[in-house]
Amino acid sequence: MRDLMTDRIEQWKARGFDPNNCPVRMVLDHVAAKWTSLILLELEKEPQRFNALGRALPDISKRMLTQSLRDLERDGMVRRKVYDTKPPSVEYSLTDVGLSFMAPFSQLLDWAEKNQSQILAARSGYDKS
Amino acid sequence: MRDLMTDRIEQWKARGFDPNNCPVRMVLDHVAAKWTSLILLELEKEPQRFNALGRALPDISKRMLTQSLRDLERDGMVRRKVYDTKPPSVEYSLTDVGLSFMAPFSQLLDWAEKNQSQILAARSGYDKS
DNA sequence: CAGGATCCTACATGATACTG
DNA sequence: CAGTATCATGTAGGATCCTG
Repeated sequence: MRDLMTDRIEQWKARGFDPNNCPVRMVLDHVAAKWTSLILLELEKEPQRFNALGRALPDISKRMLTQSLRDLERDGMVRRKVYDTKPPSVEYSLTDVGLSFMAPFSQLLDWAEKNQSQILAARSGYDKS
Repeated sequence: MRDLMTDRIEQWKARGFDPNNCPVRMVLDHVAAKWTSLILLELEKEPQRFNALGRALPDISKRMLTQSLRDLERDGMVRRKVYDTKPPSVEYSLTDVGLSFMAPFSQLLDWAEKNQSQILAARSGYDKS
């Protein structure tokens, strides 16, 4: 793996790597953002409507829910379907791309859960000294 | 996988899930931060000294390089070794935890590279309408 | 060489109020 | 119900200068 990763970096640099305009970061930004990955997790359970999502993520504001959903929709990871009823109802669901993201993402979550105690230990050790 | 992920969320919520104090986010923050994951990638190639890292990541400021390295050291992902020479020399390397992180992380990078063209296409389609 | 200390700004997010 | 609009703020990150 070492060599593969090394090659990867060399390739990026060869193409004129710019961390502010990086195709990988454009993906990582979803992981980074405060709510997007949680929204994806919720939508993986089942397609849900706007306010249902809001209730599932109790601390999110409508503002951030809207914005996060727009970001995900823009990148083709979430599909927005409007039913022309009254009052309107809007259902959000994962696209195939969004669903395929869950595989590597859940690997990362696994790693996080497995290593969190060690990390917390290292952290408090560091903070004491 | 669906059920596993669903269970995971339910467990988090049962424990009183708080996105501002989330053990998983504490890990994701490294992915999120602008430089930490790039630093890990560089250190995976080989242990390196402070200024060597700075040259490998041309756009990083000394301030952020220092801070990112401290964060990673604090979490036990990077080891800092000071050689008492004159002028001083400091070598940074991955710990076992840091190295083990590269496996799930590189899966995420794979996904990002495989899907970036689709995502960019979705994005420009969205922006046009 | 490997940083520490300061100052500053931009942007991500939150709070609140309003609407078709 | 599903948003939009506006204002407020905390903080990540950059720029610059200094030091053992």
